[in-house]
Amino acid sequence: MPYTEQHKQETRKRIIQSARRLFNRHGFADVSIDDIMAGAGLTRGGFYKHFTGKEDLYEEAVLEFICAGQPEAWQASHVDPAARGVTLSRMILDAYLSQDHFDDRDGSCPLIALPSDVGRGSESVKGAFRQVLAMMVDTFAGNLGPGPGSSRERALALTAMMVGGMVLARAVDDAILAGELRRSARAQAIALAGWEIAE
Amino acid sequence: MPYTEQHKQETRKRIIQSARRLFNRHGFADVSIDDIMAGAGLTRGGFYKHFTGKEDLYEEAVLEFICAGQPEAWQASHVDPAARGVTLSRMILDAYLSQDHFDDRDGSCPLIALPSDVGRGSESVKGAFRQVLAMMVDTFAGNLGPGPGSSRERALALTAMMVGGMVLARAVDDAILAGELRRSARAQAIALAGWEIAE
DNA sequence: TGTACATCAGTGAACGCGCGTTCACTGATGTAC
DNA sequence: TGTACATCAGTGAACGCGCGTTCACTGATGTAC
Repeated sequence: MPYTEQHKQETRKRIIQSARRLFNRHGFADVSIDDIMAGAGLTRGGFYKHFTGKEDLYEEAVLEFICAGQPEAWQASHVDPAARGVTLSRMILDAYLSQDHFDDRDGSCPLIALPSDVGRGSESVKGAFRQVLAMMVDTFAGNLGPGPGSSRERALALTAMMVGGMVLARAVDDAILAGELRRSARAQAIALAGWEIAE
Repeated sequence: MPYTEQHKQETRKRIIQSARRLFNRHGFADVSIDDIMAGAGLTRGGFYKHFTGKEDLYEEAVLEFICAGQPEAWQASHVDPAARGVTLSRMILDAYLSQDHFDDRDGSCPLIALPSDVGRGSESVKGAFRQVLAMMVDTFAGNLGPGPGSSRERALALTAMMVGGMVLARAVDDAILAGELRRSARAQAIALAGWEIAE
């Protein structure tokens, strides 16, 4: 039994991480298997020792966001130090709509990097997307302040506003407007969450 | 001077409409010029009598949404008749987050059908995208009820929530959750707009 | 400990295919007489 | 009004290219003795 099982799993993970980075930046269709394998330091042929085809990767690449513990990484790196001390959910909200997250094309949340691609994808990618979405919604649903509507309704709308704000900011070629979108979504999201009045 | 100028413009428009329909459904990358020309009842060669290349179409396809007067069409077709009598902005909000708009893969707003694609696109596509976005934001900014924050901030956040709600609903393979997303975004959007309390 | 072996992760040439684009052409049309 | 002509929108075969996938191979590694 040459090469350990661990060795194979590590290679597999490297391929998925390379795929995630490239998909985030260029979408599913515009990334080739050569690109992905080169990004993992390998050559094209070996790909099929790990996956049955390109579509296999879509689901894995979306889920990699959770596996990578990216949400936790934000808390450490993306959040303005001055904001520490507020609740965890509030920190996630700030990090999600931050300039850093906006600039992080490679590592950003798949909800904002790939929604159109996933919308046209298979059941399995959509399932993975739903898992990431559910994680985010559940995080907020349990930590809302006072406000109208059920906590689930508010958490869903809050998530929609955060994702929508970032998606639109990314699709617009105007740094001023992109910043306005992020800041407006953040301020109104905080108000919606009932964490303070956005005045 | 064979064929009138009008004839040429009509053909050009048919090509753009075919492109918009196909891009909305499959994204920029996964649609071929053969597909687009066939959709317009033509063959591939003639394409270059109208456009210099495939990328030319991205911008035109996004702007076609405005040219087609789609927003007005919603008011007539997508809005629940029972909702008539409320303000125009409220009708647009309802139509935007309606089941009909969700189902209308071909004719839907480019903000929800193509944001990832545009995010990776050229300056010119992003400029077109910004025009559509601006139209929507301006429509709401002038018609808000009472609420915290400037009207521009609220209109931007409102648009982000509407777009985000639809984008997420489309990317999830769960009709129940998709409906929840649409309805939650709608209820909270109405509250944010200050049109009534979402209780 | 050292050596021969079997395994299989990884290689890279080759394949067929569909794409964007080009180009010589065709034939429907408006105009001149 | 009728006819010959010039124009150019539209045709479809052809091109080169890059893609996803296959496959015969190589060589690094863990195991058996």
